[in-house]
Amino acid sequence: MNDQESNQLIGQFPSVPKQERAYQKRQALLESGRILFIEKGFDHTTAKEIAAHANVATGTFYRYFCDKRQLLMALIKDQLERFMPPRPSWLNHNDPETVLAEQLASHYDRLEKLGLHRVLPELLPHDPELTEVFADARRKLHKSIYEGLKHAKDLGFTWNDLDLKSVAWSIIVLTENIPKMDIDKGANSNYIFVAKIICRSVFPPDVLIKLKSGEKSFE
Amino acid sequence: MNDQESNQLIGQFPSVPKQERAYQKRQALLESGRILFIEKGFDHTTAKEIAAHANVATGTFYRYFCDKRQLLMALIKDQLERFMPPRPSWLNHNDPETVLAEQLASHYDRLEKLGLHRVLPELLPHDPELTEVFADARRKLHKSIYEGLKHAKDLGFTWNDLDLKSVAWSIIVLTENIPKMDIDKGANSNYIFVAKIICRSVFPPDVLIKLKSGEKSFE
Amino acid sequence: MNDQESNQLIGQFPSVPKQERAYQKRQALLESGRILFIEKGFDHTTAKEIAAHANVATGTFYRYFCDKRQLLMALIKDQLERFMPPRPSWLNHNDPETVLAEQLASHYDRLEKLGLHRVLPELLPHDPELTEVFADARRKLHKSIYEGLKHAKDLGFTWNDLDLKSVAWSIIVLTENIPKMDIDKGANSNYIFVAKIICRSVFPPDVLIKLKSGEKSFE
Amino acid sequence: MNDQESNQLIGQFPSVPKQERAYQKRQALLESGRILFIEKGFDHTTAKEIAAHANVATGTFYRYFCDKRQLLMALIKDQLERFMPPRPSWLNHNDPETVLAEQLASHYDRLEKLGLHRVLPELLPHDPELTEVFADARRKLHKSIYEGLKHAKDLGFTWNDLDLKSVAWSIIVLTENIPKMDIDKGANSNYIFVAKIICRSVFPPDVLIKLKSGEKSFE
DNA sequence: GATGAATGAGCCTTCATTCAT
DNA sequence: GATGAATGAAGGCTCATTCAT
Repeated sequence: MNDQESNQLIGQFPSVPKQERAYQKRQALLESGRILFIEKGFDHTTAKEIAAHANVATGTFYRYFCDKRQLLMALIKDQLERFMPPRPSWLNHNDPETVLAEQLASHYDRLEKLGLHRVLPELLPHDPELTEVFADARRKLHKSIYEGLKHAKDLGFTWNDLDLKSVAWSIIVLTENIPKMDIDKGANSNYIFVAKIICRSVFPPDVLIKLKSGEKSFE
Repeated sequence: MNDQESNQLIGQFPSVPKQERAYQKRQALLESGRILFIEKGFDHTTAKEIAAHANVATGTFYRYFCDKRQLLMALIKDQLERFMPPRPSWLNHNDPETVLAEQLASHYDRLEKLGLHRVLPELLPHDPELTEVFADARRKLHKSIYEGLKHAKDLGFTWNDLDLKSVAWSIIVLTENIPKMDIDKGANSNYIFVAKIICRSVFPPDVLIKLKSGEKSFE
Repeated sequence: MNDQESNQLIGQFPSVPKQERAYQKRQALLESGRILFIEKGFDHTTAKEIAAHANVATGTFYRYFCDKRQLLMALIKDQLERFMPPRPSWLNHNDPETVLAEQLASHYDRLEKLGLHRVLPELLPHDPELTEVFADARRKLHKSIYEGLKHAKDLGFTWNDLDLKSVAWSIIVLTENIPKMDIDKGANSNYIFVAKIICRSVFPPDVLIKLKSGEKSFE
Repeated sequence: MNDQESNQLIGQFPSVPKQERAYQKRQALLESGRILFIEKGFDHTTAKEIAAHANVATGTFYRYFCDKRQLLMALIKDQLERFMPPRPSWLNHNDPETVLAEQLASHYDRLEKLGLHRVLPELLPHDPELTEVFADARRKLHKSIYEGLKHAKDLGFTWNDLDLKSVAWSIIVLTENIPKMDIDKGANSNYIFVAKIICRSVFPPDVLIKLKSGEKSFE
């Protein structure tokens, strides 16, 4: 079970409860933790509050998690892939810009629903383990994007004078930070605009026109 | 004096000490606060610790700052411009890529020396005043970059199909996040690579060649 | 239960404990508070001391009372009627002087056992709520005594030239302040002497003689 | 000098300043202490506040008083006689009731102007020295009143069946507590009503009539 | 397992008092 | 003498964690 796996990463104790009731309690605690961490910040949320919000006793909290940090870790590791922006897949679609914009829109949709990205900044600077978890995820994403770019380069589709690793990092940074760009609040055009910029930094104009026109003779 | 001015922003009490001794003590507290905030995080640093680190008694801390948040505010507002990445100035130099790379290098140099950027993420999500201070600074920077881009566009130097506001935001986001791109750790090539990508997202290749070749017949 | 009722007056939180253990702990804290307030004064007693005296940890204090003022309020409101001197009941007994003296003796007996009257003077001048609680109790007592006097007057038993409201206030003031009169310390004759004076200020001598001689043809 | 005398009682240090400037500073501190003690209570007033209110430095406070308690002591001992209610002088005037009422009115006038009676209750229960100072003053007043009563008794003017010491205490208690009787707020009739009651508890009606009619053939 | 009362270290802050200038 | 910055003990209160029921 997925849930069990992710807990293996964190530690053996307290064990994942087998009983259905217990499982639900654990889920309730996770959900309460998520809500309260988002609302009040990690440090300003107490274990007691989480327990109360989940309708269990304070002591019960400690049966399922050794402390609130472990609860957060469980939340995050459970959902790690949700935190990472999408890997653009340029070459098997008609219009890479539109496709990327859609990927971004749905990514931020999921992220917003989870909300935990609001909690991370508080923890990351002083939690080496968490930092490493994310650095690792980003490295994997980077590698994946980089390979996609190299593939495109091999096909002669990219700029020749750009460092592809840097391009991959730029893609990650741009896609991670779209909410910080407050262009035309309300309109969701951010996504398409940023997608255009990203594509422009990858493909020369002529390639882009070809890609848009639907020549899908690759990959 | 510059320092006095910026303190005016924060509040009248406790007043900026007139005496030299007192001034030094205040500086020592600021410096100790800076160091400890960076080292252990804002929430996990206590006023007592800051005082001890500055070799003064706990009570002395409260003579100079009403609480540790005010100390941090003083630190930040003092140095606000250091936090913001540079505004690229493309049009009056030989090679916009090199120039931008140099600007970035020196920006991160200063930022790293200060170190406070490591503390902000902890505060921003739950400190509306601080959030506003930075949002404001970013808006100003955005406006400035955007105007530079518009100027270039009026001269026919930019891509035609990109939204300049988005481009400006992308520049901000990219320049703010270079440390998160761990390309070839140790080498400072990040800066030039990112500078290249930024320039590419602003100027078509032919313009870029002209700019690099030093035709400075504009602005 | 009486104790629960009076606590309703004070506030819902922290709730009156349901468990027997908890109830006893709350009582222990109340009792410790009472003793220490009397011994050292309200301001000079700390929550920590009260907790220690009750053999519980500091934090436990705050489970039962939000602060020491609330503890004192609980003590006082619980025992409000003990603070007030008795309402003399002249007309249904043989000798009003003796009866009043007995009432006074038992009033002070109870008051002394409680001891809290020593704490009030410290609080009253700067605690409007407490002031009002007592002002109210005194107004009620005054009304009751005044009505008793008016009844006596209607029967033609009182002086004609005295303002009955003032007489009622004088009775309250005299009965409240007997301990400040150090007549023959040790002997409890204060009570009878003051009772005599009070009766004299209410009844003309001839009426008094009648009342003492046991004519109980009234009320 | 009166001021020196009262300080002798308190202690030798800090000495009463000889310089005029210093004398004024001391007075300013006394006055500031008086005002702040009345306003915020003794315990809740800090030495620093008193100094600030008197426009002197914190340290200066300690040159004139060893602590705030000593300042209060100085205030009180300076004005001790103002705190005590008047000794009624029945026998050399036309109407003892009116005269007493006037004495009371002017007593409370002075007391209210001083205001310190609002501070005493906070201190008395836990300051043995202060308690003794007042107990002593009350004993003296009691003795004086008692002697006046005995004189009247010797002349055959008083009730025969009342204990004169108790009567004297009752007079003190009544005259001390008039403000607690809220008869007809606004009207100052309290004084005359209470004066009547007091006179009634001292003199039988026939004596009273004689005294009012102005037979001043005694004393 | 579940409960929630109990614990007590530790944080923030105040203030009486001292002392270098 | 005067100043006011500095001190640090102490109080009020919170909360992560334990443990008896």
